[in-house]
Amino acid sequence: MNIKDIARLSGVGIATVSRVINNSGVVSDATRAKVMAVVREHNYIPNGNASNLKKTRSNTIALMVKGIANPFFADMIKEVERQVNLRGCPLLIQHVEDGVDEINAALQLVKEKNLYGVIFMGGTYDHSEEKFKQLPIPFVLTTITTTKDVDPAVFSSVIIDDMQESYKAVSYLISLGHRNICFLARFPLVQHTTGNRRLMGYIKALEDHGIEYDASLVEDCEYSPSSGFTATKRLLNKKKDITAVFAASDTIAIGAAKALLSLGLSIPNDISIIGFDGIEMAEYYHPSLDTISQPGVDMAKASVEILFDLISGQSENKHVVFESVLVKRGSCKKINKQA
Amino acid sequence: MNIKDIARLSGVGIATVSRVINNSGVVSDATRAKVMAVVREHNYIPNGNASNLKKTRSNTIALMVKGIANPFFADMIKEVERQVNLRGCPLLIQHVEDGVDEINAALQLVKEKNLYGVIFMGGTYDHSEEKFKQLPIPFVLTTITTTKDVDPAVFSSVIIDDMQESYKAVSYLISLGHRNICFLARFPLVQHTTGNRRLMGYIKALEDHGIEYDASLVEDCEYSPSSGFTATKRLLNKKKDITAVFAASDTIAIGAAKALLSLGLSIPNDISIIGFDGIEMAEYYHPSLDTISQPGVDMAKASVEILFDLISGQSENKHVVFESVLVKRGSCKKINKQA
DNA sequence: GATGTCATGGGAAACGTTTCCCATTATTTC
DNA sequence: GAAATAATGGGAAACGTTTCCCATGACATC
Repeated sequence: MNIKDIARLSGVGIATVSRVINNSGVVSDATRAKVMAVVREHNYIPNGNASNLKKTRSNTIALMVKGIANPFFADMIKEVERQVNLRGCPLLIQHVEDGVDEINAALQLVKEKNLYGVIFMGGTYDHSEEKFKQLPIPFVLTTITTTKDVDPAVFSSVIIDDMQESYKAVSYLISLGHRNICFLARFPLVQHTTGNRRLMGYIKALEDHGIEYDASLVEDCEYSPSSGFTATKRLLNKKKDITAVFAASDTIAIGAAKALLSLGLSIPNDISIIGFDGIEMAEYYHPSLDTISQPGVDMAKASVEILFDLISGQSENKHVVFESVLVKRGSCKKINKQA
Repeated sequence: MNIKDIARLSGVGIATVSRVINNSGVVSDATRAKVMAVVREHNYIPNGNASNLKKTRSNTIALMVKGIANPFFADMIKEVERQVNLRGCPLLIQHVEDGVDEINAALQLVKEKNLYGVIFMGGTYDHSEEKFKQLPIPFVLTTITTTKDVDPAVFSSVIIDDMQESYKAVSYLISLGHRNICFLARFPLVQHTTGNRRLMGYIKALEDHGIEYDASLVEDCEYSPSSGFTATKRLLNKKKDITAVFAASDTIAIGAAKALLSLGLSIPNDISIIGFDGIEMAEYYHPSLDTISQPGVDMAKASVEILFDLISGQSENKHVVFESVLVKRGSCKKINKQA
């Protein structure tokens, strides 16, 4: 059952069927109804490969995710898919392994599938401006930090202000009287990572409150509970007087909390802890963990909106910064003076 | 840059280039090398749409996931993608909303994209045998329970024995002296769901140990912490003498544990709890939660293997049952006699 | 009534592959 | 050395769309 059959059965030309299906060109209501009836009767679905071959652009949107295992991304992915499907396009979700060049991977897909647009999610990109310019189709970077010296006109992004949100978390801890605050995040060898930006916020908050920055309070750590756990253990071995932990993700915070609790420490009485992201698990941890909660679903939605605006040529590259919320659930407490 | 250009540049015919790229037909080593050199030099990537149009079958594999938010699936999805890519095929991940008919969705994709094969993951399928037979391409059901009266020759599956694993968990609790064991799972209105099978194992374990089944100890519950939390609250309101909780997923267990802990109960001193799946979070919960751990990654791998065997026609439909492991981390304890 | 305009619909050429079938050349066999 | 066979490579017809361009006919205008 192909477009030719439909044309024959509805007594019109092939071109007309195509126009009806794609809502393009002018077709009289009568003809449209006639064709649609046949289409529905035979449950006709156009062959996407043929269609995408002819059109120089397919309607497929690709989502390149780094760190798909982080539950924070799960809801975002769902929302991206929902929004993309809402616009009648299929979503190709591609998981990007650590160390894989995501732009090359996307370029491959572009040539192979004639992608319509790409959303990049998660990770840190230190690609050059030239590299970004190689991508011949619209794309949006979501929750991704980029090297500073890329011209903002070259890409779109949906992010939070990592430095400021981190500053917010650390300031909160300081306001509770903490001064020995450790920081757990991932620091790859490239510049301008999420981790680095949050570190900058951490340092700035300390400085603004007259606390000297102590590099030994900062520990490198993957965004997972197990990594948070071992990093915290390492930290506790070298520093004894920590009173608060700031983790760059809730997954890290959960691992860190486990390390503290299993040593018999009490949260928040002996030590305060705050995470980042706002995943459900953090709330249901015991104790519930404070966090900097990112509006992931809104960010996902905004990303798709920006992408389709770019595709339709309705707008230039855009950069949207979302605000996160400091959620207090009681895992942080005013410091115990006599401690 | 298309196949015609490559042919011209390498001084061979179009057909030869195609043969080289697809390793089909006979091409002399010299010709192959000549063509490959040009391909690499110009970084030529064949147009997938054209290729898939001509071949009646594309090389795309689709993964239809229900419940993508459950962290248990995250690693499985990653593994499926890895395995599929390893075989040179792209994976189209499609999230299936609750209430959507996944077979229809897959059928749509099959017509639209000429899929090569489909893997279904998660959820409960009560489709008729006829419905399954509509799918004209190989497919595998992973971690999915199906209605009993579908001929096993019609589909392939990779599962665990839900009833037996559930039996294992409940027997363990009984062996610790528990008799008032509640059970939290999702019970949709269809038969033969994962929840129902685990319920059967629960009931059987009770019966085999001379404990009467009490329906009021069973609570309906989504596979999420929040749902586990509220279900547990409901349960505690109507039953006061519960000594153990068996949750049909770790996400539920985490929510249940939170409910218990926030009431001031101690795990495992006052009440024991065991989950299902084996997600990382369960280990890093405090206390670490016992669970029936499924070999998710192995199951994902097996699913892809079976699918490609089916595609290559090397084998008939197959059903593989994996064994889960009872992981004891201390959230279950011998019952306190004087309690 | 002739001409012009507009709305509508059809024919046919692409899009970039794969693959069938045949032509050419090299190799073997008698 | 001729004929048969095998190895290799090329031409061209599909695959199912989209879209350009043109044909047709209805209607309005003068």
